[in-house]
Amino acid sequence: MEESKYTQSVDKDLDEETLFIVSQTFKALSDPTRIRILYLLSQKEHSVNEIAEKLSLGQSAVSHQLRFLKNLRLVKYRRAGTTLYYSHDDKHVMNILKQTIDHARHH
Amino acid sequence: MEESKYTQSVDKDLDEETLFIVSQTFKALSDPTRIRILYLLSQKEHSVNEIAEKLSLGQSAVSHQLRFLKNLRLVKYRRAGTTLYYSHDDKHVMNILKQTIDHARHH
DNA sequence: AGAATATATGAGAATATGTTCATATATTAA
DNA sequence: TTAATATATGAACATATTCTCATATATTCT
Repeated sequence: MEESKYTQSVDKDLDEETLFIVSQTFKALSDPTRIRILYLLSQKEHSVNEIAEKLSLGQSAVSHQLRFLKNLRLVKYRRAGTTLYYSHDDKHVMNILKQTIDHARHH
Repeated sequence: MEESKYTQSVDKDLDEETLFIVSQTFKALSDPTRIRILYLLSQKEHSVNEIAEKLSLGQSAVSHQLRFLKNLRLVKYRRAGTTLYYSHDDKHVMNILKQTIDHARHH
C-alpha cells in the first residue's frame, strides 16, 4: 500500500531547520554550567558577577555561556549603570528544564 | 534574615546527582542523529539496519548511538533471530522531545 | 561445523566544546 | 580626562564527541 495522502505532518521526517533548532535548544540545556545558570535565573535576575560568585565560576566563563544563551534567545538582560542584569527569556524552555529537574529528582 | 526552615526544594541549589542526570538527558537530545533516531522510534520500533537505511547512516554509527541511548535507558530492544528491534523506553523524555519539535516547527 | 546475516565494538581521526588568561570595551564618578 | 568597576572578547589549550574502518560476536540455516 502506498503512503496515504492524509499522512499527518507528525509522521514526516524532520526537516533540516527544525532539526537544527531542536538540537541547539537541547545543547543549551546539556551543559552543567548552563543548567546551573538557567536554574539561578529561574528564581530571579542576576548580574554576571552575582552568577559567577553564587556558582563559583570565573567571570569570563559566565560571560561566554551567557553569550551562548543570549544567541539562542534563552536569556535577556537589562542594563543598570555598568551592571547587566540577566534574566530568562523563553518560558517554554524554562518549563522543560523545570520538568526535567523534577523528573530527575524523583529518582 | 536566615534561610527559612520551610524553604522549598525548588529553590535550593541543584545537587550533583540531579545535575548529572539532567545534563545527560539533554545531551542525549542534543545531537541531530540521536534526535532523528528517537523521532523514528516514536513512530514504531525499527531494527538497526532499518534505522540506518531510513536515515542514510552507517550501521556502525547507528549502533554506537543506540548504545548511548540504551545506557540512559531511553531505548530498549527485543530480539527476533539475529535482528534487534529497538523502541523507545522513556515516555517523559519522548514527550519532551515531541513538545520541543512542535515548538520549533511553529516558528 | 561452516556460511550467511545482523549487530556490536575498539581504535583512530576530525571536529566541537568549555575553560582560562590576557586584554578590550563600556559606563560612571571624580 | 583619568580611574574604577563590570562585562565582553579572542586565542590557546584540554577534553569530549561523533564518525569511519576494520573486525569481533551472536544467531540461524544448511
